[in-house]
Amino acid sequence: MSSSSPAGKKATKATIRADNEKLILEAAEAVFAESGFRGATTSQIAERAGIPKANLHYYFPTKKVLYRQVVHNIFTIWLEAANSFDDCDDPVSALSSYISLKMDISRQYPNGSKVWANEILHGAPVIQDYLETSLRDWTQSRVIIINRWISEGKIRPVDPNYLLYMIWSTTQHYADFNHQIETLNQHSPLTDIQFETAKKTVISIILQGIGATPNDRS
Amino acid sequence: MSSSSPAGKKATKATIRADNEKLILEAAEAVFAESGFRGATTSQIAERAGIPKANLHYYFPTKKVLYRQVVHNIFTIWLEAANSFDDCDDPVSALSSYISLKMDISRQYPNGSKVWANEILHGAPVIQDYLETSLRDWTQSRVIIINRWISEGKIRPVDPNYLLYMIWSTTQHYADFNHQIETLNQHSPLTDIQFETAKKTVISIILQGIGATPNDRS
DNA sequence: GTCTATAGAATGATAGAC
DNA sequence: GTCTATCATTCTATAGAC
Repeated sequence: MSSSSPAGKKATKATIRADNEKLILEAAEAVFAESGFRGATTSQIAERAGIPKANLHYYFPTKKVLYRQVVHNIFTIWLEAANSFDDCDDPVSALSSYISLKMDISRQYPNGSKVWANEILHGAPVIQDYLETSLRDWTQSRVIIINRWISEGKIRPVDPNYLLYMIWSTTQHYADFNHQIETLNQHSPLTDIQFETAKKTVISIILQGIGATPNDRS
Repeated sequence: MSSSSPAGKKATKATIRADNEKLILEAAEAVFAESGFRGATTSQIAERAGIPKANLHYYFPTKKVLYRQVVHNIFTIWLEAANSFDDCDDPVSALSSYISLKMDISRQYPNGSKVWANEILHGAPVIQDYLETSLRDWTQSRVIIINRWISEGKIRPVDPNYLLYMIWSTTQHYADFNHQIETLNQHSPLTDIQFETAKKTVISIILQGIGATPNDRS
């Protein structure tokens, strides 16, 4: 029935489970993004996934377990993307690639970003532990890197935390507020060209704003 | 009972209504911010306002009417604040005061900003008309102003829309994501000094980022 | 204008046949 | 592993006495 397994492969119980879980998770991400945790109903999710509601509860015992899994998936994408920060020690390259990647993620996974935003907005009732461990560790290590750039004179002195918040908010805005952006753009999604312009605008303002323009370096 | 009327003034029906509506609206803003539209229950709102649930339905017939009123109040604050943009024709002054005011609003009315963010996140089911009229008009008129600054050589050429989105997202982040910011700040709200530093960081990066630093002007 | 009691509707979750 | 029928709960909203 489901076609997401390689053709010709036998539909074992394991593949059936994998396929259905994937269908449910994709549907859940969309519905949770649209309606929040409580606004989303398991009926909606099941209908969107194309399976009976009872089956949804067969694969994910409770709505909360399903939600946790959705948030976990998003968080993993965020953290892996953030590693682009480390690929080079030059602030221009590091920040350009990091911002660029964050913008791309906002475009590719808008629902993921929305579920995350919704979760933080409501006080992180489900993923508070993530904030206190993974996100905190990641942030602290990047603050050290940025402070080194400052002490080396590669960028002008700015508080690294507020610089990071600026990058996060600006890039995620294109996912979380894309409905507002579309409305202001004659009810059309940003074209590829418009999105590239937005990306360049964000990168150039931030890099120039911290005095990290390429021509600043000997 | 309620003490928000001037002492000594007779508790007429009108003042009772005004007092209770204010109590309910304040409670509703907090609860809607915390739980979203559907996550919020009228019981919670009534309990927080200190009145029986039935009375809430006496003043606001449905949960949706109450929600609309909350969003309307927030929207009014946003729009009035945005007028600071017009007070002077110099980009450094205009943008500095606009960003500064938006940061202050994020601090003073975090719940309002959260309800707004939640509403956009879910596709603006209630206030779509506001986006298409008031917000759109305001944005278009400011785009013209920014474009004039560019043609006058006061700032370097950047797309005004994406500059505005950057200002909105960066400033509202301090309201919408304040739970995350607090968690990363040793579970403490930003102190006044920290908040001033954040504000200065945001203003300086954006102004320098668009080439509008004061010393750039003859 | 206040408040108790409850109607009416929607939803999360499960039982049990297939 | 699938699906119908249904229970149990929760919530919005109202009726009606005070």
